[in-house]
Amino acid sequence: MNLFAEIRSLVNDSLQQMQAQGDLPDGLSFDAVTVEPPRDAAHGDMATNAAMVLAKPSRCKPRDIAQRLATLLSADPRLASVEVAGPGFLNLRLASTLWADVLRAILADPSGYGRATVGAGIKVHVEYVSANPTGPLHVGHTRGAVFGDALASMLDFAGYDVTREYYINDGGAQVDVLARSVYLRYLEAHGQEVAFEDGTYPGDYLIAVGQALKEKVGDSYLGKGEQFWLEDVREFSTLAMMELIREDLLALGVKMDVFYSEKSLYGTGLIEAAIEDLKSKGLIYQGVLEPPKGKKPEDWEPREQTLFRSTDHGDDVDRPVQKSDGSWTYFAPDIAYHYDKVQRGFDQLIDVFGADHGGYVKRMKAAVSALSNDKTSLDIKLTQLVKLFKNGAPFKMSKRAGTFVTLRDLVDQVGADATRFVMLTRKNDAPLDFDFDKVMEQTKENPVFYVQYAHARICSVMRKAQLAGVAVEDAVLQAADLAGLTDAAELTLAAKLAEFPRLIEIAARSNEPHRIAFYLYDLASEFHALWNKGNEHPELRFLQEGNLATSQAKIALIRATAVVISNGLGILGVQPAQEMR
RNA sequence: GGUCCCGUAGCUCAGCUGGAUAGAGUACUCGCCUCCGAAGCGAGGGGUCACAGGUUCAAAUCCUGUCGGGACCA
Repeated sequence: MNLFAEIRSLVNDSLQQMQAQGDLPDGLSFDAVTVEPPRDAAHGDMATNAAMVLAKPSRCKPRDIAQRLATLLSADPRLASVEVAGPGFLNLRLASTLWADVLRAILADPSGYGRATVGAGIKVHVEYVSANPTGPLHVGHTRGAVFGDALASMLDFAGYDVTREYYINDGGAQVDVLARSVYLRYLEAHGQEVAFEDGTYPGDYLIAVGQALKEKVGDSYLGKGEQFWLEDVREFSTLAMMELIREDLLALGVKMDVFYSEKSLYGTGLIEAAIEDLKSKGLIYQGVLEPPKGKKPEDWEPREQTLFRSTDHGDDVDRPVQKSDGSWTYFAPDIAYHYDKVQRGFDQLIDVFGADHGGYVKRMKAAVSALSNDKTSLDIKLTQLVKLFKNGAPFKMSKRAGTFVTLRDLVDQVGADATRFVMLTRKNDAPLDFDFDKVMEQTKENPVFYVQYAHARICSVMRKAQLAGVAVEDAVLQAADLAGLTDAAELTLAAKLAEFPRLIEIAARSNEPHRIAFYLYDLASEFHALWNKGNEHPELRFLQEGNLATSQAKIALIRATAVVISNGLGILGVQPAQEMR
C-alpha cells in the first residue's frame, strides 16, 4: 500500500474529470504534478502543486483551478479536508482511518511492505567492487562494495530485475606483477633469500600462496626463466587472490551473481567484434591526437593510432583503442565488456567506481551510447574517499608501513553491520569520515546504534507484552481496533511509516541508497519520541495494563515500525537487533 | 592547463530531480526516570544556502560566470 501513490492517482483522476467537464483544456501533461508531504506539518498530511503547475499551460488562475480541484477531491472519503493555501497549494488532510489501513497493510505482508513496481520489467546490471585480483580488499573497495550491494538490493526491492557483477581485471600487467611476486614467495618457501624490489607486491598475504605453489609444483620452477612459469603462476595466483576476495566479500555479506573475467575477452573475438560494431557506425578511424593542452609532457610525440570517435557521443576528445604497434589499449577490453553487457539485453547499466576513475566516465558513457544506439543507459556512480579516524585523529594508511587497513580489519573490529550502515550515511559522491570509535559508540550520535536501539526497544516491549499475556502475532494485531491511535505522536509515526514506499521509489530512481539510512534515522527518532512521551502521559505507553484492546492497537503501531526498520535495514544489508548488548 | 565532485548553523551533514517560515546531529543553556531499556526525550538561541547574474508564479535545488576545497588526467 502506497498512500502517496493512491492520492496521486486520485488527483490525476480528478484532473481528468476537470478536463472532461471543460474546466481544463485537453492535451495537458500532468507529469509535473506532485503529491508530497509538506515541510510544515501544520499544512496537513499531503500537499499538491497541481494548480500552480497547470495554471500557465491552461491559462487559468492557479487559485481557480485549486478551488475546483478541491471541490472534486473533497468528495472522496479518504480525504478529511482539502484547503487551498498560499499561491495555490492544496493541503490535504487524510481521514484518520487511512493510517490504520497503512498499519494493517504492513502487518498483512511484512516482508512485502515498501516493495515497489517502478522497476517492473526492467533489467538492470550493477557492476561493483571489480578490484584488481592482486590482494585483499581495502577500505576504499569496502565503500564501493557496500554501496553497490545496497544499491542492487534497493533496485531489487523496487521491482527491478537485478544482476550483480564483479569484473575481474586479470588481463593487464598487474597480474604479471602479482605472478612475479608470488614467484618470489615460492623461492622463499624453498628457503631462498629474496628481495622485493619496486614494482612487486611485498604483502604478507602472498606467503601462503607461494607455499601453496610449492606444494603444487614442487621444485620444478626453481632456477627457470620467466617464460617457463609466468603464465601458470599468473593463473594460479589470480585464482588464489579471487578466493581471498570472495572471502572478504562474504565477511561483509556481499554476494555477486557473476564474476566476469577480463581475460575471457581475449582470443574469443569479442574485442574485435565490439570495435567492428563501432567501425560499422563510422566511429573508428586512424588518426593522430592533438597534444594535451597546457604543459606539454616531455615524452609526447604525435603517433598515428586507431581512435574511437567518442566526441560524437559527448566525450571531450577521441580515445585510442589500438596503439600504433597493433596492441589494444586498456580501453578496448572495457569497450568489449560493455558491448557484452549490451548484448546480454540489459536496459540499464550501472557502474560503481572509485573516484579515481572519474576520468573514464565520459568515454564509457560514449561507448555504451554508441554500442547500444542509445537504447541502454549507463549510470556511473563514483564513491569518494574514506578518511579513517581513530580517537578523533586522522589515521594514515600506508602500504609500506604496514598500516594498511583492509576490509577484514574493518569487519573484525566493528562488525559487518556497523561498517555497512556507516558507509551508507553519506552520499556516494561525498567524502566519508569513518571513525572506529564513534562507530562503536552507543549513543544517538552513532546512527547505527540509534536505529538498532529503536528496533531492540520494540522487541523488548513485544517480549514484555507476551509475558503479560497479550497476543502479539501479526494476524491478531491486524484485527485489533486501531481507532484509538489518535495522539499526534502516534499519527506522526504512522505517517512516517506511510512514507516508506514513496521513499523507496525516490531512492531507487536516483540510485541513492543513502536516503534509506537517513529515513531510518528519522523513523527511529519519531519512535523514540513517542516512547518518551509515555513518561509524561501514561496513556501513551504501549502496554496498558488491564486493557487488552488498547495495548494491541499500540503494539500494532510499533510492530509495524519494527517491520519497516527491518525492511529498510534489510536493503542496506544490516541485521536488525533484537536486544542491545 | 583540462575533466569530474563539493561549498548549507561554530563543527559533521540531510534537504523529496523547482515548492510555503531551509532541517537533523554535535556543542552550549535549561527541563524530564516510583514509569514498557534515560544507551533516551523535550525546550531555547544559532543561517546573506560561497559570490554575482539568468530562467519563472516559485531557486539551496536548473543555466552561465567568478572564487575556494578535493579527486583524477596529461
